[in-house]
Amino acid sequence: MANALPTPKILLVDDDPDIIELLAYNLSKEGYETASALDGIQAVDLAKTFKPDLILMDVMMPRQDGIETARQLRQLPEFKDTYILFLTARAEEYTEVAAFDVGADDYIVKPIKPRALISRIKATLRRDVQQTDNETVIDIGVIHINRTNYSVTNNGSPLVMPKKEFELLYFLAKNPNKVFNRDELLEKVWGVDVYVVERTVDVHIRKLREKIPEHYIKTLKGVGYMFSIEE
Amino acid sequence: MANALPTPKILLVDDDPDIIELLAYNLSKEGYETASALDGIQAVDLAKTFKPDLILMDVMMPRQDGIETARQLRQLPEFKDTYILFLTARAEEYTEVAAFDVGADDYIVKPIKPRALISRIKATLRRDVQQTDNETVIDIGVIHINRTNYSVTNNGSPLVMPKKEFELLYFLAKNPNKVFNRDELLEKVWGVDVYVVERTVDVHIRKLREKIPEHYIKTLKGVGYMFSIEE
DNA sequence: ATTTTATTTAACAATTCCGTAATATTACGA
DNA sequence: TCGTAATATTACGGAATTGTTAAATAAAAT
Repeated sequence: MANALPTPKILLVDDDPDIIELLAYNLSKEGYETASALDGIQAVDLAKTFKPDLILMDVMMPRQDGIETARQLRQLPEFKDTYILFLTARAEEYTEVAAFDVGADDYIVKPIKPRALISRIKATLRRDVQQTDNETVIDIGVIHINRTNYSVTNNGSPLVMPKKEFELLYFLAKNPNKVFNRDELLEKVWGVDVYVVERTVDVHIRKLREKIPEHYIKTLKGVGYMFSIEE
Repeated sequence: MANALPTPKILLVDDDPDIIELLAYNLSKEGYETASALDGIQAVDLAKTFKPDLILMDVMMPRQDGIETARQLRQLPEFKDTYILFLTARAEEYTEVAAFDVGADDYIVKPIKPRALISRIKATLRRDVQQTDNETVIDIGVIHINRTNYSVTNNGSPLVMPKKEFELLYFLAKNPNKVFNRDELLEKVWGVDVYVVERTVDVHIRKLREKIPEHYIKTLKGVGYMFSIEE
């Protein structure tokens, strides 16, 4: 799956190991990192260290049900914004109301159809990206960058830019006059779990410099690269 | 109208009491005043006394469906400008055409996600001045799209287009110069509860490209597809 | 029920992009 | 200015993504 962002982490909570296995299999196949707990109490503990982006949890569980678990999680500040999706045997209304009351983001009805599940999870996580990914347009000098259509213009004339190049330019331009060393750029643009050789950055910088006026991207020898506003 | 200030009033119309309850619960929690009707006939009556700012109505109902109900309401001067939002099982269904035809302001796809619902309602009420043009017609360059009769012409000559193709073209053209990845297109065009493999989109894009001039639909590798206004 | 059309899937081809490594060039300090 | 270390440049192969076609299902129409 994708791109530049760290792989989302999903915590699975269900007392049925078969369900866990089914979920884990399908989610990891899609590139998600998963951890699992067999009941609500374990789930709260595990969540603290695993720090999931999204929790997929059965409503009915021994020891402590999903609703109560969600309530506890929501009280902890670090899970205030974590997405919680419930798994429920059928769309039973009482449950649904209670679930949304504790801040559920969606509920998924069993039996689980893997494709549907994945699609719901993607949709949920996508909201996240859209929120944090605020700025869609950057204007610096004659350069105009528009994230909604991945377009860049130099003095009005459009530049064709493949994805990685665009992302690199976008990142640098978003943080003008700030130096980044190659490691930092790899982490922010390529993503934390992507291993590529540092020199790869040089090549992309080169390609950018072919397209936009020289002076914008400065090299600071021994330090890194920077998008400079000055001439 | 749109003088919705102190407490906006929302009329809920659905034959399923559980849905009514779910909606009423979430909306009143947000501070809206609600009333409800179980079918279209009741709805018209109740609307006269309740005078809602917004009506949230299922399309499929016994006795009288949502489309017909909306048509009747629109004929009454006091509801000329009342916002009407439809609930529908899938996106971009035939009903959408009919719905917008009778002046629907938005439609919301089931299953209902309370957060999304609330935000749609807020957005609708926020619009002081109606942008009534829930465009039934789009003209971009030589392409002319008419939603009321599902017709597309290229430079005046009519194009035959099956439904999915049409919906895809319509969606892209409605949001020109904006990239969408396959997931987003599936969600917006196919609907949230339809699960087909991502590559299905490619095939439909291909078919569109056979019919309309090449340059309109651009591929942004690793990003998605876009309807481009440029040449 | 049969035929036709639309839609989805799957397989393979074509393309683009990215990462690497090899080499050239530049900047800087001694 | 020379040597060294760092960056710039180039070209190529592999990987990933998309294009295309055809066959399989599904839906609609007759």
